[in-house]
Amino acid sequence: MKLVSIYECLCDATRLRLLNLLLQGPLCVCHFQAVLGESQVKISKHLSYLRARRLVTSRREGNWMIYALARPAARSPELAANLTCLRKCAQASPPLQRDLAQLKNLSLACTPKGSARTHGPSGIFGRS
Amino acid sequence: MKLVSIYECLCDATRLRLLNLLLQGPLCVCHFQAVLGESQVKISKHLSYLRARRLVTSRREGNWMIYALARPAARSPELAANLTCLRKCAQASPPLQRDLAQLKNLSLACTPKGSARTHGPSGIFGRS
DNA sequence: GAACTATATTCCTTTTAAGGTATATTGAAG
DNA sequence: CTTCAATATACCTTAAAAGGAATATAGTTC
Repeated sequence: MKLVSIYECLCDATRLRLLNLLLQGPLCVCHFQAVLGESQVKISKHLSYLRARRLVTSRREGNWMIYALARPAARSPELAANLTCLRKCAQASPPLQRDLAQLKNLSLACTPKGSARTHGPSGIFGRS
Repeated sequence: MKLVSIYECLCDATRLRLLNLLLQGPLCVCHFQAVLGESQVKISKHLSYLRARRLVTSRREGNWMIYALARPAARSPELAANLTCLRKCAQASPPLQRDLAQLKNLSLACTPKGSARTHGPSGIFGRS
């Protein structure tokens, strides 16, 4: 992947927020929606964008789609370097830190519409 | 400066090439034109873009404008980190390395239109 | 299989960025 | 003061990105 394409992935605020969350580990789309407070389409499209460029992978778990950063072994040196750089920069970014705090406050599984949790993707957290 | 703005500066191929050259030290516009082989307007605009966002500074020397990366002290931690990352990534990029090789082959001062050198900005090289 | 949930995709509109041509500016040289 | 060289800017056109509404898909539940 060309270097400029990596920067193209990083040059949008929504994608930065998504990647920042993914640096913590795999997440399902509903988590992104809850944390970012953006429309479903918008989030889905940016995730597709990142997936098309191999920065993230996705797998289905029931109705949920779980997104994760490309495995380290699948990262080009350029991508690896930039993700490391991003992780570092994110620590100094209040909005990105706020997103992480929000994420921690979420229930550990999808509980859409405030309903009592009955099911949800399992094993999302705890594997970075 | 917001993180996303840094990535916006980096997400264009021409700007990447300009910054890559500037990592070697200050340069005048004619050098960029010679190395990139792009139109004067295009180069000038991208330099303006970078200057407006404080990634580079410019000073006049006679007819020439000398561009340089923002002094280290003027770099935000995010910018510093990303420039370091870019420097590293550039080493693995054949096109960017080719630009550097081209730069080395240039006369040390502006000698436009292949004419014998009579004058030109002095002291461009040798101070990174 | 009908209804529902989560997510993706299509189609369209709006916004933004990029690039070109022509022109302006600035300093140098005569 | 005129001319020239180097660079910047204005103005315009085109291309690309972003975002929304509506719809499609895939899996689940009953």
